[in-house]
Amino acid sequence: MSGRATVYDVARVAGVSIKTVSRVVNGSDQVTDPTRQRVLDAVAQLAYVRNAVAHSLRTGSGDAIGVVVDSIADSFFATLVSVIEERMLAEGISVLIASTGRSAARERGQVVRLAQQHVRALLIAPIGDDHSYIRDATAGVPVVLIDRGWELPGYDTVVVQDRHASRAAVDHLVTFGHRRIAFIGDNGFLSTIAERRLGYLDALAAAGIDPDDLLLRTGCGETDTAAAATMALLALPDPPTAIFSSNPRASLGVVRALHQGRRTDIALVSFGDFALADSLEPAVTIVDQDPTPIAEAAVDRLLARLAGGADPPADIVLNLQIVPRGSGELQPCNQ
Amino acid sequence: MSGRATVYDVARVAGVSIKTVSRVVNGSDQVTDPTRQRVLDAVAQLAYVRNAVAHSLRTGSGDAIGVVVDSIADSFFATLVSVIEERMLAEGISVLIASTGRSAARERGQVVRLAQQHVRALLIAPIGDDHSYIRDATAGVPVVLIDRGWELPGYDTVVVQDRHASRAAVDHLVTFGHRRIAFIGDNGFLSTIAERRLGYLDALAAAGIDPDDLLLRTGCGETDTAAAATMALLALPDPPTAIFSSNPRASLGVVRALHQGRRTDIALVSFGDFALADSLEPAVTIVDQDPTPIAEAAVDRLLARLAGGADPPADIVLNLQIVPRGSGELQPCNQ
DNA sequence: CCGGGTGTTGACAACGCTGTCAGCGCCCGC
DNA sequence: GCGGGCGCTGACAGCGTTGTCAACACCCGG
Repeated sequence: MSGRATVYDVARVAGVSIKTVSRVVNGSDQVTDPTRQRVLDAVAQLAYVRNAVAHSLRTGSGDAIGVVVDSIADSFFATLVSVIEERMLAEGISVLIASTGRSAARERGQVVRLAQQHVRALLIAPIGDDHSYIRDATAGVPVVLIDRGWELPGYDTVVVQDRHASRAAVDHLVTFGHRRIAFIGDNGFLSTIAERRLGYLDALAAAGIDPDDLLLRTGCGETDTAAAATMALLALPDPPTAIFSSNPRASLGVVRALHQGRRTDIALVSFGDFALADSLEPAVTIVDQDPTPIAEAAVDRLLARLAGGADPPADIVLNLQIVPRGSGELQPCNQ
Repeated sequence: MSGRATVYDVARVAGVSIKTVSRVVNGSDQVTDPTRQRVLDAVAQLAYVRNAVAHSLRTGSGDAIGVVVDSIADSFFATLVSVIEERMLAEGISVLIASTGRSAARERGQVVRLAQQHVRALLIAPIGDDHSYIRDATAGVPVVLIDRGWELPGYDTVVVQDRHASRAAVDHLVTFGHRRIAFIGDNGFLSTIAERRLGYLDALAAAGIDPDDLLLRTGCGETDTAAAATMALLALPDPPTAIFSSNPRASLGVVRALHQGRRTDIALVSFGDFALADSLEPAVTIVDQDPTPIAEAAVDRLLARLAGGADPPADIVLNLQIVPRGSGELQPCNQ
């Protein structure tokens, strides 16, 4: 029985017009109590629920927002989406998810698709370096950019201090006496990672350390590639005494390699927390890129926009703290 | 300028009727090439995209499915949703997510909400023990139940062998000489966990071991509570030599407690894999409840239903394998 | 007793799209 | 030359909802 009851059915049963039904279900007070009761009885009897599609068409605004992220399987984005969903539920708004798989082309397709669905708003963690298409595709739908894409003017953004926090992380390692510090991360395709690499280089420069290309491993942002890169680092004639891993997925690989190679004497700071980071021996020192405040800030902006706020777009920059747990406070090991 | 171009705009620019625009946009071959080209030019010029809401209203079928899970932040469900989203993208169908927070009441609200949105289908990992409301709420929308809810007749379900695999896991520990084996998990509210506890008891009975209530810890399905329960177990006068943890979130807590208490001599088998489980020392033996095949099977059923398949509902039961990695193969420690 | 205000209700159109069906021109065969 | 058929196109209705506006009953004061 996919034939759901409509306002017409309810109106017929209640002996009123469809408009009165509409008024009752929308809580208008322009209805007398007896009439209202008759309608409510009919609604209950027919198990009427409003057709959200027709509602959207008529009112012009959907009841869902779209969230575009790299991958929902990534625990950072999973938590991000979870917080967003939780907040939107309180507003009665649904969440459509769309993953980019870190492909700029796919991201674009997803944004266009979501725009077609008439989402009320979009939260996008963009990929690549050209997000100008967003303007055309979204045509007036509020958009909040997360984590990246701050170069696109006119949109609210929520970002973290990638460069600054990375520099602090590497400074931290320098403080404990390290001078051969490796960088592990993706290639510069993602602006966040590029920023983190700059922060790494900033810290080296400030400490008077010449960057060593052998210690700068790019193209290894995933667990497996990061593990391989770590093993390659350990096999160097002059291996690093510390590693700065620029994202948590990579850190999982670094940890795996260090533990399997029994080289937990090597210092490690991870940009971003991960499960069990605090249970390992030694526990892993992190730059705490907590997705929750990022999501909260993004939702705050979004709700303000949905409420019609016309204040100029804001670039929200969140501070990140280093959480010392042990692995980042190891002294350089004897070699 | 939230005013998107409509078929009327395109028709006016192209000098044709709206119906012809519709035909071109929908790839009908009932249009001559010159006409089609004029329309396509107009489409490009106006950046026309079809209004999916109006399309849904007219055709009666939405272009999204709903997925209802405990929490998207849970990595099991995150991966599940990720696989589903990936598969649905290929079909051009969007995914609406809704979390239950393990509340039966909230689950119900979410299902009703999604039904209102006219989703094409629903994938639900249900909570609690009464899912009969689903029948009324969904009114003919195809539903596939994941992981739980197999007691509800008339729906496709995808479940794993909770009881059987749990028994095998505990058998595994028995094989290595353990007789004091603890169970850690939620209370019996979730049927999956209840099944796993039964499997645990099955194995004990088969080995002629009297269950010890002190070793059966329920109400500790989350990381923190599981860690506390583990510490309590370790403090017993006659502590267990092995632990069977009935879900991966709990396992994270068990691992944390064992590592922080330096009691990694205690054997452990986890129902469900988790990040770094294979990198710990010792690596954690698991019952491999991989979300990917579960999601694949569920999507297969769903697509079959969407394609109109009217075959009777199927209960798909997936086999689970034990993956020995070390922690489950430890011998009982001397105490 | 009547005019106007108030409060409740209903008829109708429109949101943007597609299905139905009719119209129109053209070609072909008789 | 003409009727029938075919191929292309367009007018119109309707999906289920809500906004607009009009209608109607009722009450009150003059």
